[in-house]
Order: sequence, then C-alpha cells, then structure tokens
Amino acid sequence: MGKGEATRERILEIAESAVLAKGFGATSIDEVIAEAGLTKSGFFYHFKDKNALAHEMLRRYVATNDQLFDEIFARGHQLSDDPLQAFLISLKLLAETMSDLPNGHPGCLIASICYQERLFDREVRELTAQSVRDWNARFRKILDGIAAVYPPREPVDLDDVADMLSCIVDGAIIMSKTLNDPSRLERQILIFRSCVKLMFAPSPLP
Amino acid sequence: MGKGEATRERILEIAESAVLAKGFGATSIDEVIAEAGLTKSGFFYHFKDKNALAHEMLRRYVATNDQLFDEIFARGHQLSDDPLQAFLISLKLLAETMSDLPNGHPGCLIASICYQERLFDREVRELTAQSVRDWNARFRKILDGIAAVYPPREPVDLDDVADMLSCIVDGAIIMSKTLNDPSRLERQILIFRSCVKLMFAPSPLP
DNA sequence: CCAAAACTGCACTCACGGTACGGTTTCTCC
DNA sequence: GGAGAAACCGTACCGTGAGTGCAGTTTTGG
Repeated sequence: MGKGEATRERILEIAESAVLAKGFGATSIDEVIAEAGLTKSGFFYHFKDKNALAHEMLRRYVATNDQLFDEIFARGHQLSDDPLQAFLISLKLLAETMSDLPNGHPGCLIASICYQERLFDREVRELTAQSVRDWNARFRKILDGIAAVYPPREPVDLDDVADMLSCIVDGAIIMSKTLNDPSRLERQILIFRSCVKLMFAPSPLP
Repeated sequence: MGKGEATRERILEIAESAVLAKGFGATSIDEVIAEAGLTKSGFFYHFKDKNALAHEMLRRYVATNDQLFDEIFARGHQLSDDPLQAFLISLKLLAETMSDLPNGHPGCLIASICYQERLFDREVRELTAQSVRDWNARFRKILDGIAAVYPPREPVDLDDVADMLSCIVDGAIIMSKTLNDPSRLERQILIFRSCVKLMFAPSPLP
C-alpha cells in the first residue's frame, strides 16, 4: 500500500465519523484536513471535490457492512442447519454486535445521505439505492429458505419482511441517537427476532 | 392572524420542504427568502438565526403529527371497543394516510435533525428527544390496554414494541426516499400490523 | 539517482450566515 | 385621519467554507 492510499484512508476515516456526527453539509474540509494533518491542496490532490469524498465514503461503508453481514449470517448457518434457527441465531449475533459498539452505532451513512440528497450527484444516490436493494435481496433469500420449511402463519409478503429489518435498524439507529440511548438498537433487533419467530415458528401443539 | 404571522408561516412552510428535500445545512436562507418573496432583513426580523428557524419548524412538525395521531387513534377507538381491534384499525388508517400522500412522505424532520445534530443547540435537540418519548409513551399506553385483554404469546417488552412503530416508520421513510418508492412506507406499517396481530391475537382454537 | 507520487504555499473567487442600521411602507387602534 | 407600532427594504459589511490554479518542494519506490 502506497503512502497516498494510507492518507486517503485516514481522510475517509476522519470524514466518516464527522459526517455521521453532524451531517455532510456541516463537516468542513478545513477541519478534516486539520485532524488529518495535511493542507487543502493535499486534500484536493486525493479527492476532486466533496462529492468524490462522499462517493468513496459510501463505498467503504457499504463494503464494511457487507462483510459484517457475511460473517454474521455465515456464523448462524454454521451453528444450525435449520434455516429458521440459523436466522434467529444470526439476529442475536447482530444485536450483540451492535450493543458491543463502545459509543453506540455511529449512524447510518445511507440515512445521512438520504436527508441530504440534493447535495450529491446521481452516481452517489444510485449507489445508496443499490446497496439497500442488495441488503433487502439478501434477507429475502434467507426468508425464502425459512418459508420453504415453515409456512408463515399470517399471509405476509416476504419482500416486506426482508425490508423490515433494514427499516428497523435504520429507525432504531435514529432513535438511539435522538434519545442518546444506544441500547435501543439492540432491543429493536431482538424485537424483530421475536416477530420472525412468531411468523414462522410452528405453534406449540396441545 | 396578523400579517407577520402569515409571513412566518410561509417561511416555515417553504423551509420545511427544502430542509426535508436536501437537509438543513444545504438549505440556504437566500433561497428561502427568494421563494417567499422577501429580503434578508425581513427574514431576520422574524427569526434571529437559523437555529430559531429550526426550532419553530420542529414545533410545527411535532404539533401536526400529534394532531394526526390523535385523529387516527380516536377514529380507531370509535370503530371498535376491543383495544386490539381498535389499534389494528388505526394502523390500517395510518397506512392509508401515508399512501395517500401525493409525492410520498416528505421525510421525518426528527431524523433529518438527528443527522445534523451539531448544527443545533441543546433546546432543539431536547425538543426532538421529548417528542419521540411522547410518541413512544402514547403507543405504550395503547399496548398496555391490549395486553390487559390479550396476554402476548411471546415474552415481549411492551416498551420495545411501542418503540418499534416509530422505528419502522422512520426507517421506512428513509427506504422510500432512497429507493424512490413511496409504497414502502405503507407496506411497512401493514407488516408491523401483522406483527401486532401475531403477538396478541389468540391462536385459533382447534 | 531519477521520475513519479505526494504533497506545500499562496493567492484568489464565490456563496452563505450573520450583523448593523437607517429608512420606508403598512397596519391598527384611538 | 393621525400616531405609533409592526413589518418590512437597502446597503454595506465581516467571517467562514468550498473550490480553483499553479508553481514549487519533499518523499518514495524502482
């Protein structure tokens, strides 16, 4: 890894936490470069403008999240052959991972960008949309596997259930931040887990 | 209503849609006053700074939402004496209301402010937190009434279930905006409704 | 050692938030 | 209808932050 790439990473790291803490518009390049210890010229050598910075931040964020999901759902599948059990275990792991974050979840970049959309170009917005679609598709696939074994009690659209997880996580992050209570995120994931259980787990036979 | 108050309302209306569309930081006073047809001096006559604008916008937004909830849950209670049925009806009404919005839900101001927090003073942030707490308390009260009649199947914390509605709505708004598909919000509310049904509705006796 | 990569320094421009203040129009009430 | 307050307008100004341009300097890897 060249030195330039290391600097890029440092900038992205600093920028990400700043953006999640106070929004993209309120994050000044001056403050980022001050913390990174380089000059304005140095910054614009790596990123042609703020939009390019957003684009790279997003790529980084999505990649990290994808990797996390890969690990968590693979682990769930390791621990149980039953698709429902595997998913429930994974959700528990996800909840634990979230609650282990030292200062709570730093925030969702997608949501942050969502509320600033006019600031970004089509490319960035398309990237956010595609990542959300990918995550939904991933959850949907898991749910398909479950529904094949355990027919749902209520007539539910599996696409909507898949969407639900993303929605709950995003919403819970906002609530955690707004109320300054990191535990909400963990608890919301666990409540979603209960809902999945209720939807698919066979009723106890009398 | 004096003429001044009318101008204030006009400014707030214009500012709200702009803020929801592109974020608070990206909304310039210049563009707001251009659309409102007044000068900078006129603006600062009504609001001492941007933070004061945010504060008033928030008060307005919260009041509107509170009123909507009052109406919807009162209506549900009118249509059924059973607390569970009343809630399920209200959720359906809520979903319909959301899907009737011409261009989809414009966005949640709370969430928008959440991702821009450093821009606002303590007062504004406290107002957002209090409204979220109020909404959660309202839902919690309804759930208490339901649980008194229908004991939940799974051991769930009713506070978490109450939070869940806010989370889902906020998350679904983000997804709707990100994917440019307004229908997601309605569908997520209905999925939440299914979950409530599964949690509390008595299993069909064989 | 040399060329490319990774910067620095400086001097700008433009947009935006905000201040200051004197002047002008428009209500409102007696 | 007149006085005074409320609701503005105009202009000039400051500080900050994004972004440009470009010449010069250091660092690094082959």
